[in-house]
Amino acid sequence: MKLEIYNQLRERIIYLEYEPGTVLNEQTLATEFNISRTPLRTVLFRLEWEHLIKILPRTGIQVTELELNRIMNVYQARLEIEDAIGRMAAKRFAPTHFEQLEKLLKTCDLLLNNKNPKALAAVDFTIKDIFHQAAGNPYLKEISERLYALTFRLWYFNMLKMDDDEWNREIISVKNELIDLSAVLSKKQPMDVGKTRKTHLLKHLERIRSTFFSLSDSH
Amino acid sequence: MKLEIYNQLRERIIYLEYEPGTVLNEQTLATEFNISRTPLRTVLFRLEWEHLIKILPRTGIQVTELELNRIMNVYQARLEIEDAIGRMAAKRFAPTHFEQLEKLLKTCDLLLNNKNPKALAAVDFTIKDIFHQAAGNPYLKEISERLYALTFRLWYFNMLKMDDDEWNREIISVKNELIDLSAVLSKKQPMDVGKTRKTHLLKHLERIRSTFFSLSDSH
DNA sequence: TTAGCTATATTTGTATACCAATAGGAATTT
DNA sequence: AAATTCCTATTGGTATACAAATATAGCTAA
Repeated sequence: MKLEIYNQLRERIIYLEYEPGTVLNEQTLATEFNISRTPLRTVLFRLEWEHLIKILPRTGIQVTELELNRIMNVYQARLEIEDAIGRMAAKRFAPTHFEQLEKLLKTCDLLLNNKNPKALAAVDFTIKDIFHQAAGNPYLKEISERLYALTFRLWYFNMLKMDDDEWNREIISVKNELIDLSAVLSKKQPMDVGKTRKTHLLKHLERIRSTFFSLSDSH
Repeated sequence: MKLEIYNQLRERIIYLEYEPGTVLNEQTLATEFNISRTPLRTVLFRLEWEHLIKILPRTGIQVTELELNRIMNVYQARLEIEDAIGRMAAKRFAPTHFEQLEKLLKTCDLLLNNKNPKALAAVDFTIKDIFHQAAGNPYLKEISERLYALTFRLWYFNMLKMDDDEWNREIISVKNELIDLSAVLSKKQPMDVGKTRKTHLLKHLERIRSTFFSLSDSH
């Protein structure tokens, strides 16, 4: 039950249902979820520990702002970790994993000309899950998921703003990632798999960063 | 204040003052620290998230066991992360950092024939801190510190058991690490720095693993 | 009008009392 | 003696009441 509330709050934050910087109130949240403040607070502490919120004494619960500097640091960390996971996953990649990647390609096709950010996010989650499972290290998995949540909001924000052309290009870049990964995985060259993941993450980052700056300029 | 209690409990765990597997009691701890169970529990939850304890409903607070499988996974993750931090630190390594490494070498010399596990641990902490500071990424630092705590206990356990010869060999291996790192850092080859850290961590791991097995055999 | 101060209302932080669940032991039966 | 069942003591989980601190708004005075 407490996990349920944690997941709900986490989703609201990463899907921008709470705008970054928003200040929430403990009692209000507790009332909404029909629990008392005590168990709610343990959930809040965990979210704070994961850098998704900040508990401001005698002020409220602030949803972490989207600060580019911080997010760049997170990306830098992610580049290393996704690289490592890629290399480890390569050594243990099984036929079922390839099948799952194939399915995701088809899902992408369904999303062409059919803007649906949550669905594309789900594809991205699944890619990560496949690699986590193949890599088989629970600690790296945990780290990867935590860092992912911190960069996800910016990508999601980006997707929400995309027009149809940009959306299709985004789909295609995810498809390309899937294709490149499948190709390099079948060659059983762990280093190349890590490199490929890194390269795609960098491209991803570059797309996001450019829109962030064009956004800042318009202010 | 709450942070103080967190640090104390954390230290007791990693310095094996609580034997792995021990079951503690909330109320007892709360009484000892002169606080109520509520703030204590927030501390306990944090320790649980960091995998240092496990809260067993209706049983107690169990200090995490030293399971070799889990620790190997942590080492695997650490190898990647320390490599990355090493590469990043290499690019920003400053003269003050070199000086700090020099000082540590002298500290090591004082520890020869003078067994003091906590002092050697402090040297190791400082090495990590220097690299964290040089690398300049707070997220990787946080991750590195968390993972370190999980492997530290085994090393510390090892040190406690060492005879004088083993102790001196341990000192020398730390000294060698410092020397190798200094040498490779001055050449400004980030990849080599990462590799050196990884190599030394692997040696470290090998020393620990062999004693772990000789320990298991004797049971 | 504005700067500064004060009083109050609001918020998080903590202690306490109560609840629910179950681990473990005692008692009973086979 | 062994197995099973039932009970109780202990534990973590939750709600609530209270405390402390401060943000804020309103008032006062220059």
